[in-house]
Amino acid sequence: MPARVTTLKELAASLDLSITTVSRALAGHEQIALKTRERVAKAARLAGYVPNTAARTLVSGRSGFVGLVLPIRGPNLVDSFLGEFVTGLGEGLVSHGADLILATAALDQSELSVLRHVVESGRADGVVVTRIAEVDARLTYLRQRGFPFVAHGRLLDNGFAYNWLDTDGARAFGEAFDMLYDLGHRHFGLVTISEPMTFRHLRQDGLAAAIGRRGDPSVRLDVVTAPRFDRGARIQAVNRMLQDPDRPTAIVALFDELALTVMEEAARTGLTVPRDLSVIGFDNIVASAYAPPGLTTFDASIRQCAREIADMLLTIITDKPAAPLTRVIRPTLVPRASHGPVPQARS
Amino acid sequence: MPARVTTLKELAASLDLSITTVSRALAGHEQIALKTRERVAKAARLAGYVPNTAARTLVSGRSGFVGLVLPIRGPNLVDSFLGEFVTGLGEGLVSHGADLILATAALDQSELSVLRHVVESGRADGVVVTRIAEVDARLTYLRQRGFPFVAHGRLLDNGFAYNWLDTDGARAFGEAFDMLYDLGHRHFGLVTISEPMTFRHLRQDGLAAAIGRRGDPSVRLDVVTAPRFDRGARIQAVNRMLQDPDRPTAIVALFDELALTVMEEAARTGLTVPRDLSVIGFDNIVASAYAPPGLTTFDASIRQCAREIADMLLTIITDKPAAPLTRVIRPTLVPRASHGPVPQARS
DNA sequence: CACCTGATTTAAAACGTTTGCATTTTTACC
DNA sequence: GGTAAAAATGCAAACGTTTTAAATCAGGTG
Repeated sequence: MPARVTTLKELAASLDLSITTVSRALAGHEQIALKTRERVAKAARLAGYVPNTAARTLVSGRSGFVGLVLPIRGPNLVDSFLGEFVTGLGEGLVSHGADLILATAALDQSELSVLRHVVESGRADGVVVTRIAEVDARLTYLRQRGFPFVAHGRLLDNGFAYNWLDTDGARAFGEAFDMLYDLGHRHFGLVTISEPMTFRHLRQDGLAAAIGRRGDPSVRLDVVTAPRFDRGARIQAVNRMLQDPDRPTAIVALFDELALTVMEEAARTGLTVPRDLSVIGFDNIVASAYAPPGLTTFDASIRQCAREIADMLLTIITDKPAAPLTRVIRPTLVPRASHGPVPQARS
Repeated sequence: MPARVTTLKELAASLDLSITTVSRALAGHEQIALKTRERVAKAARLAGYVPNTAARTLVSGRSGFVGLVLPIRGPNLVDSFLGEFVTGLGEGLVSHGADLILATAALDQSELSVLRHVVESGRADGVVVTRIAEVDARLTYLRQRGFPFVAHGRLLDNGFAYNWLDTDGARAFGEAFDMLYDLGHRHFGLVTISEPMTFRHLRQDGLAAAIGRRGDPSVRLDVVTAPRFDRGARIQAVNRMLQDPDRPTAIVALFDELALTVMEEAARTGLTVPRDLSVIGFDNIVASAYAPPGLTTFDASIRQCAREIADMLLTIITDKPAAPLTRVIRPTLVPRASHGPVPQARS
């Protein structure tokens, strides 16, 4: 077992062929005699030859890597989708022989600066950008740079053409409303966030559109807002809604973490879900299955999204399609036990 | 804004200096005049110069990457620690200016073959290997290859010197026993797995050692085993233990997933935790906080472990210490509501 | 037997850095 | 003003590939 890495030069020498021929033989070029190709392939296998990535990248301009920037948000805050997302990306990439680079943005670094570094150092052939904000400097940079990328999520500005994949939150929230309406609910609550993320609009608009479609003037919607990562403020906001004597009978939360807070606070203040209150979330995080009585939610299929994003990105890198690629994933309802018929009139 | 990447040659030309000087100036060599260094630094900043990774790697032999192999285990199975682990690694690496490469092993690929590819293509300066089995071909390969690595977990064979970091499962299981013993429990159950992972021995041995230390012959321990990823078999094994009329009053599970199954099955069969049965897990996965009544467990501090692993690995890469680095992390008890005093004699 | 054609193979340049060694420039001293 | 030493800069090779353009070879033809 050689402790050294076999190089093309050594392999060529051992075969009494030129580097050129060996390189071409391994690449499977037709112009190299078939028996030479076979001879080279066998020798390469025996020697355990693996081409040097740096050298290959340098000359070909292709690294075979796709980049993802991982922001560190705080000492105890881990992106709850990261595992699934990364797994999906890996899955999508491996079938094309590509690998993932995870570049970390420390607390004091902007995600954009790390992204620039990844792009400009030539480490990656394309990048994936997640959690798109309403206006997002990363996309502006990538587009003007002409660098291949796929966004997971959308901008607010539709005039800006780019490649994206997104879950159809609008549709899901519409479905949630319809389901709850059919269960007799008329007074709805929406718990949302204050950060300028596009998905909050899409989902809220989806809810509003569904309400509009019913044309029932008795339907009411209360909205309460909290900062995304501030647990204290979130609890406070939720309680503002729950403590109201005229509180909604059904609460839709922008995503599961918020819905779980609603359920916890409801339990803490003596409300029984779903008897007194229906709650619906979005994302289907693992905890949602365990939190009593089991949160009804929509599965965002993060892993599948990531897999498709990887496919899209590799298509963009190799085929350079003229028109941007876009794709909408339909979330599926995961009915559990946190929703039910509207409670009868309260005393 | 240039769509092209600035190269050292261009930068040198614009400064009317040689490539050599510019390279050295940016590297901060003392031999370059201070004012030249400053002039170059400024121009580089202005031009947005970022050195090409491939070229640098090729000549220096250092890629600035650390590798991790991500195995795809199944369409719906995601490594529950992946997010935390990767975040910790990123955190540890970023402070040294290194980045992470995630190489995916498809279902039909061995993790070892992917690992070899990463190592031999020169993509990484070192690798992290997780979930060490009792006997692990990956470590054998890496050692004979002389490639820098840190293992998260241990081998059964202690004669084999290598760099590792592990959580002190033995200690935690000892603590769990002591706590339960002091609550009056004398009949214990251990739910463990059949896969040849070293940690199952360490934890079980820790439990046995604590039992031995008490020297109380009335203490009994039942052990039940299930395959790790087979949910059906797991449920069956747990029920074998729970249905026994002479069942344990306290069950310790090798890790949280198993403990959650115990709690679910207990609830399903009419047992109330912790009144009728105490349950303790290990890992502190997110769901453990939500699963009623709240699982008492040990926090394995995956993120912190990963951060330290990154530090260890970078130390190994740069300093090449003669003796292997090893580190034991002490897990901390997370007391929740799934443990309590031994139930009074049953009818 | 010289020549042409098509099939194989090869030499050499290029990718963008780092670095050993040589060269040029500056400084200090007489 | 000349010289030696010190300081600063530059030349060129090297890293391991891919690729362009050219060279060689074998086989058939006239």
